[in-house]
Amino acid sequence: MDTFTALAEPNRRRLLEAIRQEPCTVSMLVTRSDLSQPAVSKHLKHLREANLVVVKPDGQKRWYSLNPTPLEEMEEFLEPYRQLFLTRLDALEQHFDLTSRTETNEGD
Amino acid sequence: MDTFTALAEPNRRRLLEAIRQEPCTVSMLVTRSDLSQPAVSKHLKHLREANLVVVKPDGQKRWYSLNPTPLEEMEEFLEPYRQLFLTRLDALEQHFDLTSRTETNEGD
DNA sequence: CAGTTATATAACTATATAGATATATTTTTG
DNA sequence: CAAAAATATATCTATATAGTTATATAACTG
Repeated sequence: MDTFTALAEPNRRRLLEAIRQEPCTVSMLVTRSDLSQPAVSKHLKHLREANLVVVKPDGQKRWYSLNPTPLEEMEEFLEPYRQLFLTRLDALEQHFDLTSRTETNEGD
Repeated sequence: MDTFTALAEPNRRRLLEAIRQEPCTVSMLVTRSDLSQPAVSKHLKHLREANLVVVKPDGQKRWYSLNPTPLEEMEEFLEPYRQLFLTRLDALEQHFDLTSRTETNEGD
């Protein structure tokens, strides 16, 4: 599963947030979420497949820790958009307000 | 559809990339992608619902333009992880290599 | 060793989603 | 106005996904 798909699921984002703060076992995550144990294990499987977490067995416990590396892919995706946060809808307005309209007020 | 879900689909990311570069009509996007017209329209519907694009009708054409605002949500999500790109797996190593093990080599 | 704890997985159900084809709607054009 | 063009939508199919319950697999504990 790729990074974007893995993070599309809100519970998975929440699990990753928990793991980001400190390494967690499955049961810790079950307690801190409102998910069943199998549900947590399944989400962790996806996070593992996306390489967003790494597991360290410790007896019967599994410590899940964050691997932030794949998030750089999202950073790279966002990079070209970042400057646009400043200008917002300027591109749209430029493109159209210069073409035909003068002051016709067609609202959204 | 929320931002994360909208961007989980690779074709949708590609469409947004095209729209980012310049406002596009549907047929322009059909030409530039390898998607059918209905497929493009459907993806655009999702991008609209995620508020990632805005539409400006112009006769029978629809000009789709980028609205980068929802991407800030992703930025905010990534923000706490950003510093960790530097330290990578250090958190994991710290947590474990200091707890119990000395040199027991239990591989992954 | 028996029971319990921690985790993973299998089987199933319900829902969402992407794509295709066909069609409807609106606008343009001759 | 009739045909064509641009786009949206409806319907269908196939696939993916999240969740549940039940169970399997280890590891711990008294």
